[in-house]
Amino acid sequence: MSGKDQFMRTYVSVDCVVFGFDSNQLNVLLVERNAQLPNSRDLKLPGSLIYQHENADEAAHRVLNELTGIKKMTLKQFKSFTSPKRTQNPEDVRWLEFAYNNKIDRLITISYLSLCKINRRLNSVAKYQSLDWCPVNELPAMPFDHNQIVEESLEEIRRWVEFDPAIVFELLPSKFTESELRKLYEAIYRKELDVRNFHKKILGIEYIVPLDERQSNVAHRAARLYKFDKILYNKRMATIE
Amino acid sequence: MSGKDQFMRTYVSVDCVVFGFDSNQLNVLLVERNAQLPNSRDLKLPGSLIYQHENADEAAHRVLNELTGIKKMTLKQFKSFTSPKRTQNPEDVRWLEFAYNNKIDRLITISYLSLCKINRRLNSVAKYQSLDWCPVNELPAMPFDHNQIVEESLEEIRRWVEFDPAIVFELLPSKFTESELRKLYEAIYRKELDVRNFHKKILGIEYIVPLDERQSNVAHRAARLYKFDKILYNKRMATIE
DNA sequence: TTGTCTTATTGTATTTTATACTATAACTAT
DNA sequence: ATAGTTATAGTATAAAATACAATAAGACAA
Repeated sequence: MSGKDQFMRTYVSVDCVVFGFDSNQLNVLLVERNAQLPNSRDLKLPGSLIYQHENADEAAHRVLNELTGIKKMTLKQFKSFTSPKRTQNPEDVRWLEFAYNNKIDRLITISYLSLCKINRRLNSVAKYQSLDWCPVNELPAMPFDHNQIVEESLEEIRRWVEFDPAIVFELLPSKFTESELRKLYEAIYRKELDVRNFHKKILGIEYIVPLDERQSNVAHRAARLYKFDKILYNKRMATIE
Repeated sequence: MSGKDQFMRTYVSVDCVVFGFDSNQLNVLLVERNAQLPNSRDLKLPGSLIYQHENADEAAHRVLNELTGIKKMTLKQFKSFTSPKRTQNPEDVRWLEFAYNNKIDRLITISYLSLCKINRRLNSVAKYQSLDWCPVNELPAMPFDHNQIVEESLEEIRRWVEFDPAIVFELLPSKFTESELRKLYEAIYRKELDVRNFHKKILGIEYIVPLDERQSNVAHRAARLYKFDKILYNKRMATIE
């Protein structure tokens, strides 16, 4: 109960797992380190140290805004990663100190989940060499505990969908087909869904509204397009809860 | 991207919301500050700065162990609170600096949920003047954002129960009646449950096993006692997931 | 012993929701 | 015209959730 150094004083960052859906599988947005260091081509989750005047949500919004240009993206804090071992790799620490021009001994991170339409044009961010989508099943080994963070985010997204079903539409174009929606659910739950039962369920959900429009440029029967109606959704949620 | 001070460097604490159930309502375990300062009789959540060598889970276990003597209490990290404004109150900061003998400018906290049988004898902890249970509906104004933390923990406990129904038994004595269990659910969900439907459901759950024992010393018909069977529970969970 | 009080215990009918199935229609491309 | 591909839709069954009330058991007091 005395020495100045037994308590953790540290830097705190946010890291964002941004999901996108390419009509087949979930993808995660990764950035390429731009450190002018050898062996620094690694991919990692986008993130940032938190600024003095910010809270963690604001920092995450800032990171996401840099990537997408969207001011207030849908996001959700989901877990803090605090192991002293997460800055065990000297190369990671070297990159950190280069990128932030600060000596960094210990770093904890607060991880965020976010969702983005995969066709959206992304900004180029000075801090990084490039950014790109990566299928969740083909993730490279990443620095820090970023692989573990993605792992846990995959469980979190299911809980999130159950709590707030509307978030899935952030992953789809504004007009989408029933099979796109079904494949998205299959990707999130990693489980095949019965086509007919799914159809029945969608029919019964009033905030998923069928349009008088169909797909174009497909080499088979064109499917009907649907849209998500946020107003109807909010009404429904208000009556249930 | 330059100055040494634009990034947050800070102390990190854990705060624990420990729930107890007094066969009627949920209670939270609060500690009384022991700061030898005027106006320092405030109640707050038990917590601690994180030590250098620890991760947050270990710090939370340490705090809970101090309170209850239990080495590995069931706990769950549920949210980080990071607003720069949380150390706005000079009195809170004075208490912090007194308690930890460190100058503390900014402090974020990682909050934990935990559960405890309310009749358990609690330790006396040097750092605090006293500890006691407080009904969730009668919480005093607490320092920092502890009121908000409890608020959000009440939503979190419902999600936790849905994910892992076994945790409710951490709040009950090892032998309990059906109505105790029902009242606990009613307290968690803040909703009355139909007695007969609840009964039917309990009958169908094999890991809630009826005993050949009844309540004693009650001024009415004594109810049957039940126990929770962890082995049967684990079997069931293994077959479902 | 009787009656009153309090809580324990239980079943049935209905509705809603989930599941397990396949046949045909529409469109494209050859 | 035909083959290939995906879209679309209904029925029967099972499981789960809901609504609803009468009787039993024991404690206690008169």
